[in-house]
Amino acid sequence: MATPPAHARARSRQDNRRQPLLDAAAACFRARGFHASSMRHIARAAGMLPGSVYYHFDSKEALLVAVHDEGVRRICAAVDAAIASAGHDPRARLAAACRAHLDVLLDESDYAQVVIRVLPEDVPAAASELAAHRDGYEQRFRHLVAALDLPPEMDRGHLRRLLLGGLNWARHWYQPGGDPPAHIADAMLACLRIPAAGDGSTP
Amino acid sequence: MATPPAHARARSRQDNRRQPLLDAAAACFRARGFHASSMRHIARAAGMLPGSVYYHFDSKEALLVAVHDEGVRRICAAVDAAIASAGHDPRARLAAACRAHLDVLLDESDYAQVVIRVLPEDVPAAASELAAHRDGYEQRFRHLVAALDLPPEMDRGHLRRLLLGGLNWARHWYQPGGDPPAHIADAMLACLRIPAAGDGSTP
DNA sequence: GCATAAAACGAACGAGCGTTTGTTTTTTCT
DNA sequence: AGAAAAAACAAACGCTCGTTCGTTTTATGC
Repeated sequence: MATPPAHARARSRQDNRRQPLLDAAAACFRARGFHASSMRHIARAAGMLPGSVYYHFDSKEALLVAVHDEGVRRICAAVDAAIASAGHDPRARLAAACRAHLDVLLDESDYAQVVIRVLPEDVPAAASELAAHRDGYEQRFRHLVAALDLPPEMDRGHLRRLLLGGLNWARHWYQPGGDPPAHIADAMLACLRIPAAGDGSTP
Repeated sequence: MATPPAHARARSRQDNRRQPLLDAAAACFRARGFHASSMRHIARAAGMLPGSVYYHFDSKEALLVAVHDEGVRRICAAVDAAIASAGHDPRARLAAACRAHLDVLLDESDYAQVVIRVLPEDVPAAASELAAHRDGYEQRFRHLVAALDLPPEMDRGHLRRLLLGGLNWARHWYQPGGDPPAHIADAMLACLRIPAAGDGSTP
């Protein structure tokens, strides 16, 4: 008989090569994007033949979704940990989150970069799934910004979008060896009109 | 004889279909990105056969470069005009530039969106050319930020990168019918610690 | 140690890719 | 009107794509 259907056997006892395969896919998607990454590239990077990939994943899109999910998971973990150990000052909590966000985005593995490199529009069949996961993450920043003590005329939504956009865009100009990510995050936060704790302009 | 070499005849008397072809390519590149846009897609959108495209452009990459250049040209024109009619206050000049930048990026034609949708890395052969054109544009913002009266501890480089990143990222969440681009630009600028004219904190 | 299941192989499939080429149609200029 | 140039056509080229499939290898559990 042929190989069993991959999706029916997801949590088997082993699947040893699943993780190296995901790593290879993440590296490929990060470097070349989704459409320019071929299954042959990915398989070769993982040390197997193209057909063998289909034992672990049902399709190229499923591979992308798995990488994307892992990327979101890693960013969430890093940011959540940073927030948790940042005390209670809303500004300090936001700063910690931004540092962690940029750290995992610029330094660490390929997974996180795939999240901002591959657009949902690139994978129509799974676009809503990717977008939903990303939104779930950004929800954290919604809460962080909501806790800030801001001048009443400032729009918190646009503050969040400005900040996240500015951080994410760093991938276009950042180069290792220059400013460390944490310093970049601090410098950008310093550009924003966010009063320090107990420094409200309307006391 | 066959068709003449396209690059040898660039500035002919007509070339009527060059512009519609560029338009179709811009729409395709914007919607699907570079690698997912095929010459057959583009040709069909322009109402011709795939082979006919090569009378006007030497390759798919040349088509992309032409679209990209036109995109940069349009953004530059819009922003330059906005700056020129914005008076002398540095903050007002930056605000005008941001409004124009976002206007042309979100509302107007596909050309401008291609500039931020297609990454130089997607087209290795022309990557440096694309990057150079984009840098030439961003130089304008370097000057605008340099003219601002800022607290000495603020990093102007990171202020520029935060602002441009935040604006460019708008393409991921903007939807027509919501906030108009000019309003978004104003709201984001209002989040930044930029003193109004004659309001320096170190008088 | 042998049945069994996991995992990779090797070869192919049809489709679509960017591009080339010789020819034909359309337009322009005299 | 008729030559010359511009522009589109139609058909293929070699190649790579995502994916399928029957088989073979590799590891596990009794």
